[in-house]
Amino acid sequence: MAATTPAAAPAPERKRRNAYHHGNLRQALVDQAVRTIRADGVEALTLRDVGAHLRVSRTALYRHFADKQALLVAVATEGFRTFRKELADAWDGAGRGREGFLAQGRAYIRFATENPSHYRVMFGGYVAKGDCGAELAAESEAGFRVLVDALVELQHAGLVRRDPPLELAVFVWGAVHGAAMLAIGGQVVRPDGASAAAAAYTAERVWDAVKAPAR
Amino acid sequence: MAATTPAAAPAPERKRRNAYHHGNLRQALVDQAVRTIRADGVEALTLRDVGAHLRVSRTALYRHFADKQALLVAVATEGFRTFRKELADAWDGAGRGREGFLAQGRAYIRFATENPSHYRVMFGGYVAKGDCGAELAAESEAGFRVLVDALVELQHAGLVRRDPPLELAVFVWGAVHGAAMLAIGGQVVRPDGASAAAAAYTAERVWDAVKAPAR
DNA sequence: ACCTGAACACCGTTCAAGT
DNA sequence: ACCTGAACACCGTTCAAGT
Repeated sequence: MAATTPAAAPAPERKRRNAYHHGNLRQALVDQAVRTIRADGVEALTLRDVGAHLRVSRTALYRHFADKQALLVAVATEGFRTFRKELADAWDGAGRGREGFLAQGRAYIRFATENPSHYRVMFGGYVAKGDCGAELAAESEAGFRVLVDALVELQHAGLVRRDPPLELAVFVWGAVHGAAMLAIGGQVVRPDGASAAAAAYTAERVWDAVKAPAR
Repeated sequence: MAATTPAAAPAPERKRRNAYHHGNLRQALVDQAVRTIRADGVEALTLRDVGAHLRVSRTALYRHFADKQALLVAVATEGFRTFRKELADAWDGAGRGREGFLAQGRAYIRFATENPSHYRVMFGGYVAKGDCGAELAAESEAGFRVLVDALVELQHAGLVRRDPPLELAVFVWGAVHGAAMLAIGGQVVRPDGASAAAAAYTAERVWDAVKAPAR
């Protein structure tokens, strides 16, 4: 049987006396990092703090990760996994086609606004060094592929212009990514309310940018 | 007469013996920070290092800035100043209209790809806290206004759809910002060559997204 | 006013050592 | 194998002191 995570209490009160603590320390470390990042942002993430919350020495982490960067890579990887799932669900759930495309765009921005700190870890360049993270690369490419596949299908249906799908996908990804960053950044413009409406507007404008020209 | 900056040599060789060193330490600090950021990225920026390059104690900075964050705000502010100038020049230089809009989009992405680290300080959320930086806010809003004004003019000429200009501008800014981030991030997609061509493609797609619908 | 040098608290990481 | 505690190098920041 897989062990359920034992100690997820927000207030770390209980004292454990056992010597070897966790059944799955690696996952517990990632989960705790995600919690801290969600609550206080990446810059507040401290290895010492992660260890303290898990009642574990601050160096125990090095048994499972090469360094702090590797922990962040794991966080980003997990983010991309659920991210991709939400994109694919939106596309399928709205019945593909034009509506599916719009739903996917809205889902993208919704993910970012609901998990701003996590999203920043995924795209903020904290991870971009390219050193490690074959799994991260695979996971993020899988998310990108959801979009590419949708665009190809829309092209075959005659709904989207017949530019090279990769070029098209980079534009779409960039446009939605930029809208997401502005929505969660507070830079230049403040969200001030209906970010869902802004997301819908963005999705529609992007559709106009890529739809097949009238003939 | 205004003093010209005296010591901008890349290799800090010369030894100054004077007691009170710089005529304009504040500007020298910003310049040095920009140099370090451009060369090695934000994460390599260290107050100790800035001081060492300027042959100044590492705490001298606190006479001119409240903390490291304030120095980064100054860097971002200066970035926004030249950024806005390049956008306005592109718009005017291409004779406004549709061509001006496309030129402005290309200039935006060019600035980002030519000054990736500086661009990240401006938009990477290193500065977003909103504490200080009234000047920063004014400068970044001025850049945004270049775009809004252009869109309004294009609307009056019947070239751009008559959505609320602010909504329109947020979309355009986001789309180009996202393309710029992807171009300099190495995330999801690698630039692998003609980033100028990608910029031109992005600008054209954005134009299709905002142009007045055929009637 | 402007700058310095010593000191402080905090961080990521290493390493010899325990079970 | 997995975890610990002490130690190291480095960081931003503070502060009493110098000119």
